[in-house]
Amino acid sequence: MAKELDFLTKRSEDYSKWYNELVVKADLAEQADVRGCMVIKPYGYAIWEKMQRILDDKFKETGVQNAYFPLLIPKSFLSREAEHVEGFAKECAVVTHYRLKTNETHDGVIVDPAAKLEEELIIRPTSETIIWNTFKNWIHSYRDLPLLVNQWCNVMRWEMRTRLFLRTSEFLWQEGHTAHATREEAEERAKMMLKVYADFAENCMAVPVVQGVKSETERFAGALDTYTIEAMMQDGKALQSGTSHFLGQNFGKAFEVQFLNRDNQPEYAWATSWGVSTRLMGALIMTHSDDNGLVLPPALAPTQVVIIPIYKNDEQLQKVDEAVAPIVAELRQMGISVKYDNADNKRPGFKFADYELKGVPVRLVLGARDLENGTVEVMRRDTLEKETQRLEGIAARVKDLLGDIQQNIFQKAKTFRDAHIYECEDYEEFKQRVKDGGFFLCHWDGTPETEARIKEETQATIRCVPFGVEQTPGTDMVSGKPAVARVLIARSY
RNA sequence: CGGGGUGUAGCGCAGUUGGUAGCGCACCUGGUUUGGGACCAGGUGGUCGCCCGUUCGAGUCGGGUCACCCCGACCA
Repeated sequence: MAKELDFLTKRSEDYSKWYNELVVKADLAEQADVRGCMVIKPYGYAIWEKMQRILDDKFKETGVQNAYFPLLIPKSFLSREAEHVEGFAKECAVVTHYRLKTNETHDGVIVDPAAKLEEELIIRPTSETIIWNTFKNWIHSYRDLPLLVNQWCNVMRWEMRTRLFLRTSEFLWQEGHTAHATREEAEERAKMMLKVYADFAENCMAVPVVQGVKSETERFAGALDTYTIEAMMQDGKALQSGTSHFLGQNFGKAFEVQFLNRDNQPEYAWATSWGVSTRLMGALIMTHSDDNGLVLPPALAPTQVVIIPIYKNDEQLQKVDEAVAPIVAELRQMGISVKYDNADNKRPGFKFADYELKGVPVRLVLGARDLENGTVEVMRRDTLEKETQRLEGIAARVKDLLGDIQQNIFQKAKTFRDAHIYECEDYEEFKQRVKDGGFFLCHWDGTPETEARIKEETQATIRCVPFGVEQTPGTDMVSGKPAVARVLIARSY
């Protein structure tokens, strides 16, 4: 008889607690013994690797190449662009010395005061400065443009409060940096990369996103425009899942990146930068998972199908092994990742629960009963539905089922999100309802004052001016002034 | 940096008026089990965050200190 055990806090009881427990128990990551830092465990990293591979291919299709730049940035670089330094100054880790020595009692080490750096080095919070300092040497002519580079790396931002995947002091990401000869081309690139992100979020992660442009106050430090994809989590809060910035000539001017155009005239290069981080893992988890654990889209699941044998003795196991082998081979041939878990140290019930916790999309169960009847039990993780099917032709049906699941979880997330997007004209009503989460489409007069007031009174922020929303003029619900467009307002992570 | 809280086994916790530390899970060994998180028996594992003090004696009382967590301000 199974004991009453709480493996996971109920999602509805305490969303934050549920999320944290899920990340740890599904074996994705854990808090490191270093302030605000995270250890990504093999299972979590396998998902991240899959994301990386898919994204990287998409970048390359648009002509981007990978490169790598230093972790340490001289302090002077960071201060070259005024807004940029202001935006990041409060959260920079600084390297001041380059040597340790044993202390006087010889039972520890201290920083050697003699090894103080003349100029401090900043651990990159983002790499615009060091990359544009390099671009200066690479760009001389319009023939050198566009320059399209990306780097996969870690960055560090000394955040006050951290949460696994959503906000950690150190995080893994990809940052693309491009230089262009014209404003139009740079703007087009920034929008193009946002589309790449949106496509990835919706078609691979099955996470529906709202695309849009940030308000002035929410812009990236040093950008002229910041484009964003915003996803809705199951508690109704928004998660900024990826951003693409049009940086104008700010960095070109700050780092004196000039090129000679066709008319032999010097011009400053136009810039973009764009990035997504391990925060995407948080979006993935918080969009699909349920009280039984993770739900992974087949496109990103490290194991897409798990097969579990039921047996009473070695003889029975051997028969199941024989029946399973051709199925595994066939599925692999179809490019489907399969795990046959015939380990004898865990009982079937444990395996069922464990693979559900880890979000494996499809489970096949085969026992003596099935061998007699030529059947197999198929369970899909998204709906938890079980069905006994004929063993014959099972591989093809599993492949279809994986496609179904990918579609279904996207639709489910989209239906949920769309049901929680509201148009709102009344500020008092807004104040009441925004507490319960959801996205609010409201007219905004475009002033930072109104924006600040909403934030102060409701903790909600303008997520973006959404694209693809039919815009009609109206009245700002806060100030009563005329407004040209509706903006997306929500509480966010 | 403001407000609140917690530090006892790998994790979650209990520990009474001060008397020399315990429970559940996990782990190890053996056996029985195996179609939804098995059971029985035995076992390993602790400078009670750290320092100072009170005391014959401190996980427990007092002072200090450090760390972490939650709520704000900041953020991908």
